[in-house]
Amino acid sequence: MTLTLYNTLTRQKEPFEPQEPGKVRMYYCGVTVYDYCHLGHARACIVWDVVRRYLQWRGYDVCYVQNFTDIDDKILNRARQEHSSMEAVAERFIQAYFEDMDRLNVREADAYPRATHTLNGIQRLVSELEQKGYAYPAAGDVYYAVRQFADYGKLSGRKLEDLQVGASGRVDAEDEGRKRDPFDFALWKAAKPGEPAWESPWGLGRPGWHIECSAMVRDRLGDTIDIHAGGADLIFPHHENEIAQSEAVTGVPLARYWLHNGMVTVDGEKMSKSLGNFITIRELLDRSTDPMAVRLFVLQAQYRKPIDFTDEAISSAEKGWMTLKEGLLFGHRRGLPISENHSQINCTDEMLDLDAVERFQTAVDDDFNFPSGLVVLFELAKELNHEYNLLTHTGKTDTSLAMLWRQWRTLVCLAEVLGFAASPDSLSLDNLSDAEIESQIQQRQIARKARNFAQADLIRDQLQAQGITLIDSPDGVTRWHRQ
RNA sequence: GGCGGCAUAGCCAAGUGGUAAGGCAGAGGUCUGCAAAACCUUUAUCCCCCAGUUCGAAUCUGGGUGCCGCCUCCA
Repeated sequence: MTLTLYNTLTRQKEPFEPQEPGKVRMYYCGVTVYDYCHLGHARACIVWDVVRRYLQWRGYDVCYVQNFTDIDDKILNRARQEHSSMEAVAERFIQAYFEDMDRLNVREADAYPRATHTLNGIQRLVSELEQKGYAYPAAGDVYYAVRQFADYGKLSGRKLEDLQVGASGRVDAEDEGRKRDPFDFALWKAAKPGEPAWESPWGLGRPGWHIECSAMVRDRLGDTIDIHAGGADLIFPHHENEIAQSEAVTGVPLARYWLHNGMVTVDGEKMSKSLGNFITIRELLDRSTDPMAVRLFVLQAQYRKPIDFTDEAISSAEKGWMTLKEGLLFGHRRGLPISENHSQINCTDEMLDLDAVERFQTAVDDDFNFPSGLVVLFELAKELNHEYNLLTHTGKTDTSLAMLWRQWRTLVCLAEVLGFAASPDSLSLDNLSDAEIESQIQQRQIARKARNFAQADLIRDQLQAQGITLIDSPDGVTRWHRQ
């Protein structure tokens, strides 16, 4: 079986063949740290986290690099507002980023380069571009001469003639005066009074936005990487410009595969800071939404399609997660210590349901079709929950326990690939011993026989409040279980 | 104006030539003192519209309509 993925560059699905067999170099254009991350960021981070996990599960040695943009006008604005510094603002939101991602169970990247730590690489790149005739200085700025790069527009499918200058009506008149062509973009910006600046061959200044990624990729992963990922809104101009910068210097492709995730929308409109219709990750999680439900919400849609955020969608995902979670806790509920629940299981183990594994892989191999792969997890979880109920309610099942354990292990392994982790509810206030529960049940039986249903129901409610569910069976016996 | 994408049940969402996965929600029933839990059954004659290709199309072609993203910072 081969993994096929949709390459924005060629606009078609292609078999995945990394440059070096068995090894994947992957870069994800991360966030600009001037505010808390919103759901749009969460989607991107979760999607690329799972892509990375999946590639690793498929046996690839993955080197995953994600940047932080920590030089930016918006960070500076915020610093001014708060009478703080760019460094302090950036540092604060980088910490917040890690907190949010930890809650969402997004694994840490292998490296998190920052623009402020990449000044040498950036300046080297700008110099080379200048030497090769792709860049020109202008009043302390340095611009990229877009018309020098014959392939400009190949990623986004644009021709310079088709681009509309200032299509949305925002053009910086001052910059325009320095540019030879309106589509040229800044590689280096001259320092403005009171702003952070670095020494350079072009005087005091700071890097433009696009150049940092070109420099970081080159420094960390090499001239050609396998996967370059990011939000679809970065295709143009950001990724287009990265290609122009990098390939003009190296003469080789910057990335073999360009992958882009779809946007999160609210009422059908893109979630963004400028529209003000965003909800931050912590805002959502702090109103007691389970982080794993957010993960499910994201993975239930194909990663390239837009997903609309609604209360209904989230609550649907929360309920769906409960189903998966119960399945994942089958081992725990059948008496296995919770430590056995994660990562303790060898996924290549012959003890797995290989048919399910194969169906999962076939689904996801098709351009990371996680929604389709999720079907396998739901089937396993539902089956396990069903069998668990049979065992709890009747004490027996027709399915062999060996088979159930096999399905459970398979579910845990596949869930791990998608980054789902379940832990039992800590809210089990139940400090009751089995004997105490049995005693309560006897009290209730006595009340029932006396047709004192008010008393009987009170006992039942009290037990339920402590997480004990009673099951009255037709034969008059009352079973119970903790939940 | 240019470039790209999407339209499948109440909602979300797979499915790219062979007769509609899955999730959420809903309905009916069994059981029960009533519940709960559980169990059983059930929920698109049809995939935006029109025309065409084909033995056969949600799936291919052409033409519409609607929605979204990008062309400005953006995941």
